[in-house]
Amino acid sequence: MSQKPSLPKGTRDFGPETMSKRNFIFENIKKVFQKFGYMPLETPSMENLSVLTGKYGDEGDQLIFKVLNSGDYLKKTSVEDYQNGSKQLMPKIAEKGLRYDLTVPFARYVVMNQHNITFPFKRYQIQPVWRADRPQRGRYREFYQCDADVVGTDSLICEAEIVLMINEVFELLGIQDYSIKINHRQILAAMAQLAGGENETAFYVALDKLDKIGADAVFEELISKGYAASNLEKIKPLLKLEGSNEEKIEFIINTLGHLEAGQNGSNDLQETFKLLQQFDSVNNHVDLDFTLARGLSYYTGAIFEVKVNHVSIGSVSGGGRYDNLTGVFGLDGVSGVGFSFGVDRLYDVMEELGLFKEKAMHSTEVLLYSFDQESMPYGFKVLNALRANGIKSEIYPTQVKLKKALNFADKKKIPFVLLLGPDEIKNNTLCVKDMNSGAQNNQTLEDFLSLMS
RNA sequence: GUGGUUGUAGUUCAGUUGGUUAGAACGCCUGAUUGUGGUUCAGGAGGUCGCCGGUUCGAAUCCGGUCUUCCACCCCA
Repeated sequence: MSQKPSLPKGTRDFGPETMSKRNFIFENIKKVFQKFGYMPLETPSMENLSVLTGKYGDEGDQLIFKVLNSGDYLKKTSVEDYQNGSKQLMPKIAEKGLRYDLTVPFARYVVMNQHNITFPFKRYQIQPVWRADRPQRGRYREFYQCDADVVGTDSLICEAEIVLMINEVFELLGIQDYSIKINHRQILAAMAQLAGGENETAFYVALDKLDKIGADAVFEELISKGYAASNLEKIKPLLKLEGSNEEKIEFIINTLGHLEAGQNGSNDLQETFKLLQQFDSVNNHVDLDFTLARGLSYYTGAIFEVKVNHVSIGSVSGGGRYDNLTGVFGLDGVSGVGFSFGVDRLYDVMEELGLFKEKAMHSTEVLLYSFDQESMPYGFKVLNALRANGIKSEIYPTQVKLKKALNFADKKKIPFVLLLGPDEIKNNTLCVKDMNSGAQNNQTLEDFLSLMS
């Protein structure tokens, strides 16, 4: 009985070609994280649901993949539980879930290891996360996040360094046209205050849609959430702000400076810009955007989002400062700031822009072919020598027609094929075929090694 | 979670108001005098038409369900 195999919705295989491109992205991100003093961390795929739930809001909780208890998972349930619906039944049949992001597991780790950690603690983490979302282009149910966070300091140097890291990663990946949108939660809070509404979250959510649905629709939504039209007029000029980052900050100070939150927010941003200047970072793609809100409710300070211009993909990176992430796990007063790259989206962006170079492929450089079984040992000797010199090489393992081996090399884009037979053994040479030009000649192993180096 | 959309050979797609044996291109395999790939030529293999059920003398085609794909909303990387 055979059946057609299939993949769960929203998951993907990554073939060799895709993987070498993905690894190119991973390696460069890792390189930059390490250069800035971040240390690697990995946490389990599964966390206890008590750790995960309540951290992402109601919507988020629903998107957590629950793991059914092992064994007889109905043992702890009763008929009443079943009749009361899934919400009541769920905690009795599942106590673990797949991780939804890397930040909450990190917070959990910090709390559990608080006595062994020296602060400020910088870690990076590159692992898959899972969301039971409905998949779309650039949205999957299993995807990787590349997080870097530093906790235990409120220094704005961290914010400035995040900008520097993003710049460096994008430089390495060859992405040139992008902008790092930056805003501050306190500025948003001051704006909400000025607009005079009760529901701050509704304010952020509506504001975040500005570039998508326009100012009028945003105001409409806010009015329906209980904001007074007359008050909204006061924040109108803030949404249409043009000019340099310095000019925008000036404007904020003038309009929101009388509010404590506005004061705090603009001070932070001003200080961050000053630091960037002191780092000699001038052309850093930073763009103040007071409409940037970001969904995650735990951000309290600066927030970032990176958008690559002129591509159809959403944001490829984002992050921000949170004052009390570990508070829910009983450790107060640990301020942190972090950000994350979305590899899957970066991949799509680079593919769309054609930024992957042939060089990124890690394929075989030399294929050895022997004309008969007796020539094989000679091939092994050559193979050893090539590998000892760090050249990626392989020998065609079975006795086939030359045609087939050349075809194989062609498909795998292997640039050189060594043809080995009685003649070559007798003269102690290699018949080297250049697959690009088709030319071939006889040379010694030493000559070939120096050609390849 | 709400609304819509898609599914036919390895891949991209045709397939008439329901009617015999479901097609094409590309790819794949074999061969064109035995140590020479990409081009050409000749031949060949490959499909329970996503899955389950219903209507019908008869279903790739119509209907229902289910899974999958993509899109919008919600939210998000």
